[in-house]
Amino acid sequence: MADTQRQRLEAREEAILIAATTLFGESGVDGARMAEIAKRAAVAEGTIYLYYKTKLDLLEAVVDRFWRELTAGARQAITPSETVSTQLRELATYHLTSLIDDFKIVDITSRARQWHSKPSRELPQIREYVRVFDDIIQRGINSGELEASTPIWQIRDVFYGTLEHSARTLVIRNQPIDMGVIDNLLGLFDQYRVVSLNDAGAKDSKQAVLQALEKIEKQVSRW
Amino acid sequence: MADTQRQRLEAREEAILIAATTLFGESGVDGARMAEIAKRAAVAEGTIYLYYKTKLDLLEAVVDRFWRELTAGARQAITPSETVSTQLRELATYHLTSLIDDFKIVDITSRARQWHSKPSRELPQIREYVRVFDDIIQRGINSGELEASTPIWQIRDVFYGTLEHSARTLVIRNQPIDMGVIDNLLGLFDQYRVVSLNDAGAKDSKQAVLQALEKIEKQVSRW
DNA sequence: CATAAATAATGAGTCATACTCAGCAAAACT
DNA sequence: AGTTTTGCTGAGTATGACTCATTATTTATG
Repeated sequence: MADTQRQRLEAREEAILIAATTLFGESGVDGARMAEIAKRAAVAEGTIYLYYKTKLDLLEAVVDRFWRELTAGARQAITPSETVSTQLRELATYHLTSLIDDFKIVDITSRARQWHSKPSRELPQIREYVRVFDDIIQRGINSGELEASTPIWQIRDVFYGTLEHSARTLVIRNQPIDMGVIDNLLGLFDQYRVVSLNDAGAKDSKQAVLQALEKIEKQVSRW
Repeated sequence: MADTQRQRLEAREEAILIAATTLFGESGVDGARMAEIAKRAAVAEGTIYLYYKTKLDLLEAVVDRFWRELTAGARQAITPSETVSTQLRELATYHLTSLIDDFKIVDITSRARQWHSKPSRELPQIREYVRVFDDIIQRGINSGELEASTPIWQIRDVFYGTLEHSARTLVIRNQPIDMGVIDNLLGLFDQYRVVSLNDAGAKDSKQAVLQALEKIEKQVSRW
């Protein structure tokens, strides 16, 4: 049966990928021996090379898979009906948690970028992942919730850059996820928000003050 | 003369380091051959190993040197008499420019972190570099210019994380330094500023009240 | 200043390991 | 059943980091 055969091939490829992922995580890229990966995947060493041209190719596949799964997870972590602000919080929480959990793989990602002696390209799957963020922001801009004056890529670099650095800090200190990081980051993002205080009620300051106070009161009463 | 001999040794060590830096930059860590480094430093291959135990050791020295020089440059780029805000801008500009110029070495830094199979430690020189930022922020807090409620390390991760990601984006796109990145980042940092009703610009006290309320609201909604 | 001792440099050789390929096994056709 | 096509194997090769016996240079000593 052609189907069974194909499945067997895919299962083998998958086994190699999983073995590689584990071992790269355990021993690092340099520490991981191809022979050991083969052993764990229950194939001969030469077989790996039928599926992946080089060790770096294998690494790239591992990294690619990781980010693909992360993308799927991120999309799932977001509640479609929620506000832009909440969605951002969901994404940030998911992202930071994932980075901390799988920091080894994240760290190894940079390695896959350095193909040959090229300066540095972005991996296709990472570009895909980043789109999750872009979509939320775009929705915010379209709905008038967010201002559009700052280029999206700059906002995105703040978002992912901060979370990545924070994850490293937390991992190094052996600390668990810290929601303060996310609160702080989203607090900064308020700057991108179109605030009703400044436009709609700008003519009537008293009204604006009252609205602001009401908002505060609501927030406080929740706690 | 003992002095001359010592200088000769140091010159040799320096030559090796420079050759390694260049070649790592050109060909990447894996692409760089120890034999080639030796040739460029005009020493025998074995000589390198008298100064550096392994290739990774050499890499670490290269990275260390890079960040040490960056630290010196950063300290020089900052005008002591300037305001906190201006100093931050100076540092951000210097940092972003340097990252773009020497992106190869920056990228390679992650490699030096992965010693053995340890999760990830921070290199001593990077910790030193980061202090430049911390000092500015601390000064701001002490003088009452900045609020002290957010942990410094979180602010720091926003700063360096954003700049690093932005640098990568710019390098990938082959674009020169973009001041918009810095304007945007520093704009966000306004959030950490203590806004006083007694400020000089408080001609319009209503506006000041609104700003204060807005700030309170943000703080509250954050926690 | 000659000579011994100590220190530094060399590069041919060793060894680990990513990768190859000739031969074998299994599956798919006829 | 035989033939072709496709997939797998692991001993063998090539490469490049690292070693170490030998040689060169510097320093110490009478």
